[in-house]
Amino acid sequence: MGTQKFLILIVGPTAVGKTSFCLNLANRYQAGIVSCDSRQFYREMDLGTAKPSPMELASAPHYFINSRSIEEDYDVKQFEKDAIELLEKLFAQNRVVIMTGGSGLFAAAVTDGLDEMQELDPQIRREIIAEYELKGLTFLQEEVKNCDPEYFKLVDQQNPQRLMRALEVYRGTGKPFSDFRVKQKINRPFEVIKIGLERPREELYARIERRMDAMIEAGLFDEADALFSKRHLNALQTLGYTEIFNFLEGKYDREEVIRLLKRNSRRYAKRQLTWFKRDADIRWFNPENEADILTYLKDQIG
RNA sequence: GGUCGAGUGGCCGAGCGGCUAGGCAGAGGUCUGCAAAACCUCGUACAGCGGUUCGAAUCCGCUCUCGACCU
Repeated sequence: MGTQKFLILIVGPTAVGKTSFCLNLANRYQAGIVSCDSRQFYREMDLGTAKPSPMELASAPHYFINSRSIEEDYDVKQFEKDAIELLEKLFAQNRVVIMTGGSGLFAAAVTDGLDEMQELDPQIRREIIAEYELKGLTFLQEEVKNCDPEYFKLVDQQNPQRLMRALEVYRGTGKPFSDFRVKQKINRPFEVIKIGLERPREELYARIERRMDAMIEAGLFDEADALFSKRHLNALQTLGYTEIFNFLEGKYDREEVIRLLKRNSRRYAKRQLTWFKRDADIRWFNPENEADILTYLKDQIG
């Protein structure tokens, strides 16, 4: 059985059943579960992020869940660093580690790596945001067109976030964003086995609906209410919370929030699928067919 | 049986002779430091048949369906 290390990455849309599947898997391989879910890191958010329950958390070693506060700034690059460090430790003890979560970019940062980029002064972004709010999208478009025409040609020119990032990099480094976008896949000291979990769309949507009802039942509104005063924080720009904040501000009634919570979760699931579907390395399974997945893994890992 | 009203894309809904409303739901997509975010694209439907007209979802006739009222 050699010294080969394996990271089993389990991805898929929200509510497809990643948590319970990973728990079984962790048990079988005596492996830890690393989260690559951009919202489950935060300890102040619970219900709305569909974290594993305390009981589930106790039944296998979990990493990164509840590791951060919503008050902290946290981004993919930091996550990549943290994850690689952690994986090194975990692989020293175990040849198999599981990673799961719904955030495609975060998973990719670990498996493929992000392009090298120096630290930027956070003040730069703050300034750019302020300028954008004052002068609008046209301003961003003009700036990026000037400092990085190459990137300007391929970005979503209507997308302020992308434009701001390009500008931020330019102002912080003096070089166009394009120069850094080498998209070179980094070789990791472990093998990655990518498994996608998927179900028929209707079934997935029914699960999303049921789970949202359960979250509400469990007190999602109270949780969001308690965080209301912090709703400006980035971590709270999150599906499930923003809708309730708007409700608390009186933008619509209770029936409408619930409708939006469900609808937006469905749309989120769809976006996740779009993201993951383009990764040809992912093998897709219905989580109901656990036996098939285990056979496949056995084949890969031995 | 009679009288009147209505029938528009999955749903709601405007149009009432020529200029493909709109909303909701849905689908597809983009993606390298805010990512559960941000952004982009997509529906020629007017109950059926016939007629009038250069031209009909819009006017006329018949048929069908639904609703209301009358006997």
